[in-house]
Amino acid sequence: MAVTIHDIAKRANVSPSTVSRVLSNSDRISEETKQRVRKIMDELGYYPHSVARSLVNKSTRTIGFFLPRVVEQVFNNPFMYEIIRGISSVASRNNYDILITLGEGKKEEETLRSLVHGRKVDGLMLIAARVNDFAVDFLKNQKFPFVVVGRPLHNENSVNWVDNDNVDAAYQLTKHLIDLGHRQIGFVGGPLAYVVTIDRCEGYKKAIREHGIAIRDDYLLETEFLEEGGYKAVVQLLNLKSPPTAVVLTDDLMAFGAVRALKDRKMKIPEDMALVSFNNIPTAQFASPPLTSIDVNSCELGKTGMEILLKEINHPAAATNRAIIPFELIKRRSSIGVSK
Amino acid sequence: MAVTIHDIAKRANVSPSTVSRVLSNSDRISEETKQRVRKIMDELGYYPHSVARSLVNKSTRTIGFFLPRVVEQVFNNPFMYEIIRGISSVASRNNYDILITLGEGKKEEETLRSLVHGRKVDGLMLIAARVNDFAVDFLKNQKFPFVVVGRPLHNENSVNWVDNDNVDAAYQLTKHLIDLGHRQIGFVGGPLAYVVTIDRCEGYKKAIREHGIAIRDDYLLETEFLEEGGYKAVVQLLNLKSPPTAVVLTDDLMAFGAVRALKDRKMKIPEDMALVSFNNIPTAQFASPPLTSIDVNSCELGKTGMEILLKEINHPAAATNRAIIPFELIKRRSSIGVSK
DNA sequence: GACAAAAGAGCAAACGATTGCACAACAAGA
DNA sequence: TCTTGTTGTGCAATCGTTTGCTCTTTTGTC
Repeated sequence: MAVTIHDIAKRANVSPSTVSRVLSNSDRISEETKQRVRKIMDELGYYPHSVARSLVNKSTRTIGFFLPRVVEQVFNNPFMYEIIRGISSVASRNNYDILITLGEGKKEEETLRSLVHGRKVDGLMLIAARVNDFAVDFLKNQKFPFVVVGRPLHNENSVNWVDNDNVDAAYQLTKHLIDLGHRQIGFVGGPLAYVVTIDRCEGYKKAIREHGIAIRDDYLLETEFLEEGGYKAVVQLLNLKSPPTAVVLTDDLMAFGAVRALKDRKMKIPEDMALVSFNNIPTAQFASPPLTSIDVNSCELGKTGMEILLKEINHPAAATNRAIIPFELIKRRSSIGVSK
Repeated sequence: MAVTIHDIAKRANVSPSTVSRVLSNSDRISEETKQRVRKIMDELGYYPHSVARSLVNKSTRTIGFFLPRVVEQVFNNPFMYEIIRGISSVASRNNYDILITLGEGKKEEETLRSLVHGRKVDGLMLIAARVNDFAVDFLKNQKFPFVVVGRPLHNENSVNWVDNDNVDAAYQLTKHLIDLGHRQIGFVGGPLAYVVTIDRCEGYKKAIREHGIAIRDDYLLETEFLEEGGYKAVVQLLNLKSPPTAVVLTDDLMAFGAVRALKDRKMKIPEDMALVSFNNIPTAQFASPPLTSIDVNSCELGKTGMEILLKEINHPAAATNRAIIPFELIKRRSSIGVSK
């Protein structure tokens, strides 16, 4: 049996309340008593029981990281892990723990309910906004503190969120291709159910339009955030009468698939087709050719998201927060070729 | 204020104890009462307060995933994330949550203490055994339920663990190279502080010896589990008077570095140097050339580890458990060339 | 019709902390 | 000597459940 505040109290000939006050370093306790009590705590190896503490404080000092199954299937690992790292560093600095919930099995609603009503966490972090996002609506309704990593489509002003400027990122990426002389540029996006796909498509179109190029529907493809998705999409593009000379893909894993599709046909990158993509996963630079990619700064997304969430938890009165994390366009050989 | 068991009791004209027993579906409550109480629960949107529950049950239904900073720096993301997924699926199936602690900042001991003595988790999962592993010793001492993903060097029989047979895996990988005709084979391992490095080196040596080849110390390198580490190691090997014709690397990321080093010198893989490695991360198959790698089945490592841990938590009396997860040698072009 | 057994429900004490309020001891001012 | 104020500590309620035990009511048996 672990040692409790009562054991300490008995040994020190004080009441439990005094021990508790020593713990919180209350100035109503004399220095002398504090010393004595602390010494006994050390001797007995006392450590406060966090559950008991949570019960009375109504705070678990834990935040939840929620990733519904549908979302998890769609976003690739390295990206996710980086976000977790970012969250973790801020959480740890503020003495919060992280409860991870990858939505295996059970329904999204049931899982959310157990987290929110079961009071296991003080706040929740959502990954990736969907067009009609149940989790966002639910949490907003419950007035439970949360933050979204991604721009919520319908609640942009009433929900805390952090994201890149995906429209601009896609714009820059596309413009990069245009600047290189490309006029026939394809766009291969992830599922349209995700706001991020919509935003990036938007940016792509903007760049195309601004440079007086016509938007071709057969150049716009929707697929999975997976290698296979990129492969299939590029095959489809290559089968067109006049295939694009460059393609914007919304994830590096998709770009890997694109590379494979082109290599299978003995086509050269970027000579026969230039490729640019998003996320700059660790292996993007080691691909052959190395991939031009947007570094979304996922670690920073996690960090900032966590900071916003903590602010929300500790000052619920304050206004809604949001943040835009700068991205970086990393130019590599998949678009600019060996000339570097 | 959330609705409690008392609110339900009052509305249903029963005592809180009855409500609690309805919750646990006790057979001491009549079917009629159960119906009535359940209906009211629904109406009021009652959900049990998990903290209060934990306090009396002395169980949080949460397991901790502990990754000290030193370990985290050493193992690469995709691998880690897969393990988490494995854990998560088993945890969720058994109604457990996962508390992640990436050892940012604070000292390892302090973090462990707060987890163990603060009773935030019912059990702990450790990633990667080190040669002198503080966490293992500490938890063993505290008699706290835990499992290690990796083989503990000194406590193989008194600690729960799950791992691949890394000796055999390295043996097979090396033998694969020998079978292809290589006689000069290098070994580039991660830090020797990790048991996994030691085991893999062991397997490598065994294969070399068994085939009557002499072990050359200048072919044995220790480096980081990083791309850069692989790069430097291969450069060092190439500078030898008679460089190896094939290299075993203990991680795919290192192999990516090796590939880059060889390409920088316009050398061909596998003709000038064959490469094989470990972990089969998602992008290994898309490298150029695709990497021959040992698939360690990280998801299964996590799953089995979690199962062992749950067994330990629920039947502490039972014997120490361990499990060996089968690996798979995935042969790709980095060793066998285009002939396939 | 009496009595034992079974069934259904409630009381109250945990679990391990925190905290508002009361109280004792002592010093100082009137 | 009697207030009044200060300082240090303790009492007891509280957080929301669970559960051993007790008590009442009903049912069944002879």
